[in-house]
Amino acid sequence: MTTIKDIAKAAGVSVTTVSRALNGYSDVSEKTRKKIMDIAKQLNYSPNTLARSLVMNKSKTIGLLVSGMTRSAVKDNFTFEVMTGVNDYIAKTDYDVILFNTNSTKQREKTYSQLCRERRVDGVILQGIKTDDPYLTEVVESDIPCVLIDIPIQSDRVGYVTTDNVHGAKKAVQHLLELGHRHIAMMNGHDYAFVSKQRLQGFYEAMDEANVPVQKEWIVNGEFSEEIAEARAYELFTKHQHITAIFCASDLMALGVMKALKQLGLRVPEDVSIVGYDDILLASYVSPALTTVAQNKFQMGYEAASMLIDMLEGNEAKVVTLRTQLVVRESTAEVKKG
Amino acid sequence: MTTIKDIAKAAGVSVTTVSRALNGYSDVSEKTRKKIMDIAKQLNYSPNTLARSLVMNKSKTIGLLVSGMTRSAVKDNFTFEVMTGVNDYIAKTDYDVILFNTNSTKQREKTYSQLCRERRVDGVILQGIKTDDPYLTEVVESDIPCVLIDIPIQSDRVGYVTTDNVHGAKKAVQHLLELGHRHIAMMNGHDYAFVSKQRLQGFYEAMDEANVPVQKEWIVNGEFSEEIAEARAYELFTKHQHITAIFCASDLMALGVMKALKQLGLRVPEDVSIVGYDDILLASYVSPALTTVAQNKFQMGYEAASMLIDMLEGNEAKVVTLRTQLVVRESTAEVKKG
DNA sequence: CGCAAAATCCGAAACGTTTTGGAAAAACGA
DNA sequence: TCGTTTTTCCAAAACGTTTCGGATTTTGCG
Repeated sequence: MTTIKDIAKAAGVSVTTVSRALNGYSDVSEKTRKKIMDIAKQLNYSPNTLARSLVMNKSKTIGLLVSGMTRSAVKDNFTFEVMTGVNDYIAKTDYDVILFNTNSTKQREKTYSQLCRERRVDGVILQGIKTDDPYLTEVVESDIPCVLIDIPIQSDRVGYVTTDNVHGAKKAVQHLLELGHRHIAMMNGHDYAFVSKQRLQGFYEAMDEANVPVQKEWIVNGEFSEEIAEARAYELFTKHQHITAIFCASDLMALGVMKALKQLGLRVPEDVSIVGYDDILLASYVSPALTTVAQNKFQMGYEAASMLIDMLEGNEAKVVTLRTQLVVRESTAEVKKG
Repeated sequence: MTTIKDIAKAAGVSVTTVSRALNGYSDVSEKTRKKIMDIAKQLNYSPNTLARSLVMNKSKTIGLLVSGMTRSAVKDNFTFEVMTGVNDYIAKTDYDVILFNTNSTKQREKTYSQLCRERRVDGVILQGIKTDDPYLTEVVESDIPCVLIDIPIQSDRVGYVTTDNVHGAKKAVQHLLELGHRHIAMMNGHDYAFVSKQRLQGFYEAMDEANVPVQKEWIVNGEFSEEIAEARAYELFTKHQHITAIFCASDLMALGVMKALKQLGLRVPEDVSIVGYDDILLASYVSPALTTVAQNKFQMGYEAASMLIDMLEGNEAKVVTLRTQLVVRESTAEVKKG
């Protein structure tokens, strides 16, 4: 592997000059620059980023810390879409991304910030970790610039991008209310997700504004899991037969709920209306197609990457909130009279 | 950021001793080792992998070069699944993965092997690049250990993992033949994919063994794209009304074909049977559910990572071929009499 | 031509590790 | 006690860059 020294030797100049020539500094004559360039090309030279990073004290890599890269998560390719967004932005810069996954054996031994510090990443994007994750605070409190996805923590070194969850949820519930539903349940995620709290709040706001009382026992947690949501829904709908509609905090859980309803012999949307959240790919393919609140996952990743790079260039940490959109499909209908 | 020197100073020993203590060498007394460990913990020390990599001449990172991380590829999360497999295996090792994506602006300027050499990755996994990609040969001819996915090139430094494409395709077509179909078309990918050639061969083998003549004009290329496949299928089925079944080299193209058929007023499977390839998530959710040849994408990634790490430990490059499985759903039926 | 200014170049230190070859200290056996 | 072995430690070089401060050469101008 050819180094800067080899080039220097071949060109009859010092390594300093080679370095400065290759990096486009002004104090090297056009003639020697050309000679150095030619030799570099001829010797098939590639700079050693490790050495460069070591002395420059910046690695030009960002860490991408995701939790959703599991075998079971292919249905809910939320993670993949934000990764694509991140990747898309980063591809336009001179950074590269290094992938860390939580829920690995490695992560049991090393904390997130250890991983980041060891690899000397310049910044990190966090997605999909719970708000009660002990390691979350650690990385946030470290001096590594980071941007969080769907976790509202901010300082001069940490920003976040999220969507207008309360408004999104509100729109979903208002849609149900407009269809005449008054007995509305909610399948929420879990208490350790910011978005769950927000969506719950949206639920309440919509109900309150419509003067419809909220039945607390109709609000259950599905842990963002299709299976758990199915089980919880099964209990819920056997116990409370008045429910005519349910708002789910994720499409995946909505799918679980649909399965439960089918088992119970209840039809969607004739007997009960369902609206989900996320607009995952499957939402438009299941039957009946799922009415849901769409959020642009790709853009979330893209914005996160953009913000992080901005921060690395010296700009301030921000918070960006993306709009959501209610997309009405076939899983919601007017409430039956009676 | 605390370094090994800081620890040495604090412990009153040399950096050599600190290094050896931290790395578990035998020639340091238990007493000083303990002292060093304690100080390291107390100072919140993280080793600088960059410096280590530089001197050790290995970075403990592998490059993951994928092409399918595009916004439009969410439907066909092939890429994501193999990434998950790769990640799953790597998580158990002390390697990390750095993500390169082709079809970026960066890649226009730098070749794959340049990217790899600059970052000093120890090995690389390639997925989704075409066989005529000029950069493919470059990385294969470089001395970087690599494993290819679905590209049959082998040397002492490069292995690959693939599936039994000809057998898989054969099973698919035999399934159609057993249902009585004799007028079978094929929607292939493109000429620059190894799998296309293999699946075409499987198609021929099945037809030949059944003594059913192959109509060459019934074999068209859909470029692995849903839209293009739809257009090609539209032409095909308007021109040749005898066709009663079609084998598609990917599920995504099968979806396109289904759309074309719907436009033409042809029912699946009553009028024409379809079998796809891949078993993407959507396959079981579309209506009618798609009969297809399933390949374990997760395992492909897992095996690729496993092989690469093996190679980095000194073992030989291999080739592993995974089994496929025909999963019969609703899109195939017995041919109509008449 | 001579001198100041501008343009080019270079030596050496630094980044944080690992490793080699050997030195010092401790333990041991007689 | 002394010599020998074993244990424990260390100084220095090396990895491939960048950069500081200064040295050398060229150019410009009167």
